[in-house]
Amino acid sequence: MMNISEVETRTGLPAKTIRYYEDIGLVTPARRTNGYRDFSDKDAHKLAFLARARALGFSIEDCRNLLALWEDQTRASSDVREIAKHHLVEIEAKIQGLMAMRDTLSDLVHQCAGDSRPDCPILKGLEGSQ
Amino acid sequence: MMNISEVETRTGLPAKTIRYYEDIGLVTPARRTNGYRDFSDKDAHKLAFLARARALGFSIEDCRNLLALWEDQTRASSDVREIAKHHLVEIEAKIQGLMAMRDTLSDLVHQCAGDSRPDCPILKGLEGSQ
DNA sequence: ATAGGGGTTCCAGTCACAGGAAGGTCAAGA
DNA sequence: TCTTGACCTTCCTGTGACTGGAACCCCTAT
Repeated sequence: MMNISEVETRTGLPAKTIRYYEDIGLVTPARRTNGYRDFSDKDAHKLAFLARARALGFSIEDCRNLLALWEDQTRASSDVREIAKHHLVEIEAKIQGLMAMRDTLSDLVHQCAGDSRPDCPILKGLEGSQ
Repeated sequence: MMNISEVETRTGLPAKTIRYYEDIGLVTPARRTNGYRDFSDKDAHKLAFLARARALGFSIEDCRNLLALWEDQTRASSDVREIAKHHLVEIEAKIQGLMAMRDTLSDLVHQCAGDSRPDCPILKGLEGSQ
């Protein structure tokens, strides 16, 4: 049983985030008589799980579902895999979108002299005049 | 001079967004006596510029600055280029982060059988046990 | 007169927290 | 004993860039 700062150092999550996760019902640490939160090893373990899932870009709702599956010993791994695959598709789409932006922008930046003159292909590109 | 729905079709921006852009001072369309907004060609052109800049992922604040440079005939193209280059670096960083996520997640997904059994490498990965 | 398809403002909600104020708690040192 | 400082608590507000919705006004056609 440990207080919030210990969980901070164990999980790398800021105390603010840990309290927020309690707020939205992802963890429910015990309380001491003085009102302080008192985290069990299991709580800390859950939060570490959440930290890793968030680091992989899963939404809070995905995390909630993954956590439930993690705790459900009778889960089917296909349920986990479906969530992960769906997220993977979203990540891939984001990457594609960003790469398209990068390519367009990179072109414009390379076309621009970047000197003291006002003539600027970047602005022209944004203007839509080609 | 046109009303907001015309600008919607010209720029592809939803009316809500156009009103929001007025709220935050990016455009200041005239008003008719009945209170309706009355957009000039220049307003529409500005909004089209904003739509393209936003589509390239520039923040509203970047857009504000780009718009100011666009309107400033005495600008130096280096100022525009600096904003664009900085944004390019951020995009690249995002891409790298997402690709790292994708790689990790893709590994896990491929390791997972995705059947009715509870054993799941994805959950194990999130657990941190390798 | 009414119906519909415009337009307007304003307020709340989104997502996942972060910042900060105001105050209670605890252990150590003077 | 008093104080100091580190820790903890709750609650409220703000973030970015909108989106949804309510309540209401305006204009034209039937």
